[in-house]
Amino acid sequence: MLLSKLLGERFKEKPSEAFLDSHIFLLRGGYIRQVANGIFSLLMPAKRVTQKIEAIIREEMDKVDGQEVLFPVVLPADLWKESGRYESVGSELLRFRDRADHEMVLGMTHEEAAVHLARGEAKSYTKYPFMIYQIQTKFRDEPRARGGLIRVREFTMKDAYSFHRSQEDLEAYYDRVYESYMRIYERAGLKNVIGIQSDTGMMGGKVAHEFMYLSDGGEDTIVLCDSCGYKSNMDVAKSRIKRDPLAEQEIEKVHTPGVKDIESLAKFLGVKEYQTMKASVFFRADNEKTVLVFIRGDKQVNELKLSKHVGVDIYPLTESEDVDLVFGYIGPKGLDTKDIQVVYDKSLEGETNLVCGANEEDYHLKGLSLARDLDVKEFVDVATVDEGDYCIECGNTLRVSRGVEVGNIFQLGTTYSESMNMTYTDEDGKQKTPIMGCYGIGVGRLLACIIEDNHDEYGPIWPKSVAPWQVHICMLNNTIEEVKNAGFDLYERLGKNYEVILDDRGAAAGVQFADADLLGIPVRIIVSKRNIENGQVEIVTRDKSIKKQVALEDVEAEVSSLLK
RNA sequence: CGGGGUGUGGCGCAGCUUGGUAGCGCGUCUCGUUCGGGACGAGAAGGCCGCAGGUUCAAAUCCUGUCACCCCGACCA
Repeated sequence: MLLSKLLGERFKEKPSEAFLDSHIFLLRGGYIRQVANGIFSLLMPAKRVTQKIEAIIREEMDKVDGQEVLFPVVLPADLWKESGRYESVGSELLRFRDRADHEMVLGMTHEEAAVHLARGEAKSYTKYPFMIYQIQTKFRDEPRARGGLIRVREFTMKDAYSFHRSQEDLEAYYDRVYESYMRIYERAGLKNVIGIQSDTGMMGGKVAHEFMYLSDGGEDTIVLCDSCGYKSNMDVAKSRIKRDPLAEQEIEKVHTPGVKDIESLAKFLGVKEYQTMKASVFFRADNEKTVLVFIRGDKQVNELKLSKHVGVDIYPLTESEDVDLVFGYIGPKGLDTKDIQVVYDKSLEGETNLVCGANEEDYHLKGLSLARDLDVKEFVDVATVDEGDYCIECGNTLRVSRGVEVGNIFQLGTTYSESMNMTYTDEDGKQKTPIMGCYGIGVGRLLACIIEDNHDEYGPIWPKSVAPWQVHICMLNNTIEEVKNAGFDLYERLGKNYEVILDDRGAAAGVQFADADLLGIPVRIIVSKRNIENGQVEIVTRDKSIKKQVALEDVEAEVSSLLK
């Protein structure tokens, strides 16, 4: 490729809308252009990187006996009605009608399409087990796309679906895919990826793992134990919390004028936040009934855990709503719970001498002891895990970290095969329902994370395995005949075995180097007057670790060893 | 969906308070001089000032509406 012909203006100023390094470099380097919120066009360099990532994924999927297929982007709503997701999935699913007024959807994940295909083709046990996968565009109408390619609405994803005759077989295969995913990240040059337990969300099923690229800029929160290796998504993480029980005291009503939040309450009464109890108020999505959670003052309610316990979606209630509660002073004693579902968090179990609300404006109670003063039938874990809590497995201190989800795998079970009436004839002649797993990786997000993980202040440092080109030749001053000839000669010679891009623009050295940094090609060859006079060129690697003069006749050998 | 912010040439921005027919840096094009980390000189092209309506002799500027984008939150395979 001649750089003079490459489309994609590079520029040196940071675009005002970009904050993540990957987003900044993707824009500055001429890799992507935004078309609409969360919708991007890819230019040649980015397209080449995605092709390489896809090739790696494809190889690894083939290694675990995958069969590549291609499902449609546009699917009839009927298929989604069969699985029940047409109703259960929200406005993230883009719905529209075709000219015949049929309801259609844009595929956001392809379980329905996979089952539709498989149920017609895998009627005999002899086909099992099998896995089908595709690499294709998905559309999810995210409420809020952000961060360049990290969180988008339209994206390319590899999604795979496996079908099994037994749970054991699914589990064994699931483990193979887990290993396969770790190989994909490693080969693509993404370090710091860990697999963690996760919530199954709208996919259904029981067991699921997410692959998280650990990074401070990540949107997901992960709980880690450095001593026993426990790791989990915040939404399903468990912990044991620090307890510092006080001696029991008589209950005493105290005047706390205007003190409405835990921080000021603790300060006002001179106690620690964990020596208080607070109430968080939510309402159910189905019947709008109030859900009141009592939790220790220093902890927060995890809404996902709570909604799982309650069984339906819940939303936080604010003071403005029409509820008969004394906000800021809600407490368990003397509370009218007639129309309220009350939940006690595990953090309160066995606590003594707490401060809680008195259900009266400007008053709290001191000296509340759970076992003595309240008749709580069940303590439920609906709290977020905090840094410093103790590991549920080994008791050591937990660490909380941020990450970006770069893949996930689910043991779906029979959720889809059952609802969509997929059966096969087993060895014994009986009709059986296959057990499914599904496995996804977002290609564009992976690309962005690779940059997050591999860059310096000047641009991406592409790992050799996914770099858009392998060799970048700079001709400093191409008005000099010898420089120009040597540059084009190398371009041709190396082009026979490598992917080469040649800067033939005649730009100033600084411009060429800056652009080369933005393109991030692993090996750079600098042809200039001062070294061509000695029959040499300079070869440097993008990561700046190697910089050497090489004789023209040794260039191919040198490049070959650098790219090995 | 709630809160905040921004829309002026490809990119970054000024001008708006106090209305008078648009400007700067980078980039692009031409010519020349340069040539190892974003060079210099001369010249040129490129703007429905997001869009619509209103006020006014006159609107980038004031008013109303609307759209888009960004950030925080809600939400989220």
